[in-house]
Amino acid sequence: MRTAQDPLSRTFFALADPTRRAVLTRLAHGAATVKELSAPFRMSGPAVSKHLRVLERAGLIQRGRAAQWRPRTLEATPLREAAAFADEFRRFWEPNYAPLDGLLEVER
Amino acid sequence: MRTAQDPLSRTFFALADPTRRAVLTRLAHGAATVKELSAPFRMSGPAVSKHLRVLERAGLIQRGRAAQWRPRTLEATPLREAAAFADEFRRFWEPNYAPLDGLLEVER
DNA sequence: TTTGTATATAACCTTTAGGTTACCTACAAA
DNA sequence: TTTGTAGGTAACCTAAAGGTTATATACAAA
Repeated sequence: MRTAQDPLSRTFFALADPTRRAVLTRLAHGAATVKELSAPFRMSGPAVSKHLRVLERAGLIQRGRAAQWRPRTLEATPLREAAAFADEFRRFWEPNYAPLDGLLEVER
Repeated sequence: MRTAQDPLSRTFFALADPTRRAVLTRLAHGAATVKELSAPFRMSGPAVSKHLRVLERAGLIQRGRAAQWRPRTLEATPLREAAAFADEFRRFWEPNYAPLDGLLEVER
């Protein structure tokens, strides 16, 4: 992975790891400290820290601060473009899918 | 990227490169030979070949054969899970979005 | 003011990504 | 049956991913 990729590549790259996806899913339920985010995993603290940095570079999380804690929060907007890309292919896996304008044409 | 990841990670990893995304977009318009797929890029043949292998490992393309050509076709089904994952976060980037059951509750 | 806890950084290691050039194979056409 | 074209494979390189342990920093509490 040559770094300094375009934003969409960074987003998909960040999603290409189960640990990082689990972190995002956890954060969907609310902010969490690094300790809390690390809890489900067997890896060291620094390893989790690196995963968080990848998510941060992709703009998928933000870092807060409260005393000695640095709670992370979800920042989901980059996922919009990711979802949009995948959605372009929806008709291939969903045979009965018709894009919006086609649908309107039928219903009017 | 430790290889032999779960399918969803392989899918997202395959998407984490603009060349590979462009190949998928091209294939959405129909099958294409390796030569045709390579045309838009400045990189060598083997480099494109490796990208195709990544897409193949993710199950996103299939390899056909006709004389000396090995036309690739799109296989979009892995994108369904990718889209589903991103969609779980839709409410965060789309404030007025309500998941289906909530919507039904309002309309009935 | 020491001690414990939360987190980040540094230095290191192994494996892989992603590119290159050189070479090999399969097939079609002349 | 040589020659050209499509494509794959091998060997190589550099940079980065993703992990480790050790160390540093920041803050709270005793």
